[in-house]
Amino acid sequence: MGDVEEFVEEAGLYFERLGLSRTSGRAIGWLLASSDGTADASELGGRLGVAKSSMSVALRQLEGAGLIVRFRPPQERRDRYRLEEDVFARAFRAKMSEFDAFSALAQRGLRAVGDSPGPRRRLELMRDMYGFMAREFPKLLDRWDQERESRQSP
Amino acid sequence: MGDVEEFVEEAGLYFERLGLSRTSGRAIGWLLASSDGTADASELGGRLGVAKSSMSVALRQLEGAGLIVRFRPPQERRDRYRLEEDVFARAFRAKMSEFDAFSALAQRGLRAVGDSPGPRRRLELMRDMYGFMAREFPKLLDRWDQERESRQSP
DNA sequence: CGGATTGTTCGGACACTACCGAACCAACCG
DNA sequence: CGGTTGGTTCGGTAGTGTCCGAACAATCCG
Repeated sequence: MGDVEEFVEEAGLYFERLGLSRTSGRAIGWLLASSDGTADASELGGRLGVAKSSMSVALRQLEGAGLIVRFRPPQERRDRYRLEEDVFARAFRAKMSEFDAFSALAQRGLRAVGDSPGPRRRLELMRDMYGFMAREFPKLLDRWDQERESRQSP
Repeated sequence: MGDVEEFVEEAGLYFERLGLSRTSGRAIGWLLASSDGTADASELGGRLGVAKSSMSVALRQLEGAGLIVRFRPPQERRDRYRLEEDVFARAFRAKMSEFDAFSALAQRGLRAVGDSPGPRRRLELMRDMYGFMAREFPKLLDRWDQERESRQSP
């Protein structure tokens, strides 16, 4: 197994841990390492050794998650796929909705527990922690965007 | 179903999405909402309606993840469990190791792809993005710690 | 010592998900 | 048109993880 294949397999494992399917993860890995950053379904299926039905669902999953974009070059008959620009920052932004959700959960918890002080203290801490993150994390991503752009243009 | 029970169930769903088991998530929810923030296994098992064997593994899982601590009051015969201080920040810190792992994965990818410029650009971006996060996210958590402490002692 | 209580471990049942191959649509082309 | 190609959908299957009840080990108590 060549070095690139090894990287693809490992990327599959990593992304699987993030909630994607193994196949989706390997597809991302392959796109990352491919020379022009694009591929079509049969190409990917062949390289990764998965059925075309599986590729179909995996790619649609990735498209739905906003990690790849599907496009069709003029005159071509098959779709091609390429990674979204700065996929990873994008994945982070998606995960951020989680912060708000947790904060809201804590808020509902607060309504549920009435006014016993212990639970209130814990749930308020939870709510504020996730509120803090929901507020501050986007700023961090913005700073990364700046750093990225400033490096691309000099 | 009372409001608290509803909160517990919902918390179970949330934490399950983070990779914990459903039962573990519900246990956390129950501890969050409980009046003194502690419980023993049979208490939890009774409330949540799960077998004591399941409680045993769930609690050990949580203990291993550093989210709860097990202790035994003097003269008592059964263990009790309480949430770790600021569980959520703790969970975040644990997740941060992920950043380094991804950065390292990208680095290995770079070694694999040789010197074709396209893949190199993508993988360098990935490496640097996670590197940036691994560097900056701890600072964010530190700022949260400060904010938390400054509010506890005014 | 027994007997009882607490916690862990084990085997089996169950649900869930990813995957495959086959069947199925839709678009294009000779 | 009929045939070919690209893509989706569907039924069945294998693998994984969670849970339960039962058996087990360890500790305490009368």
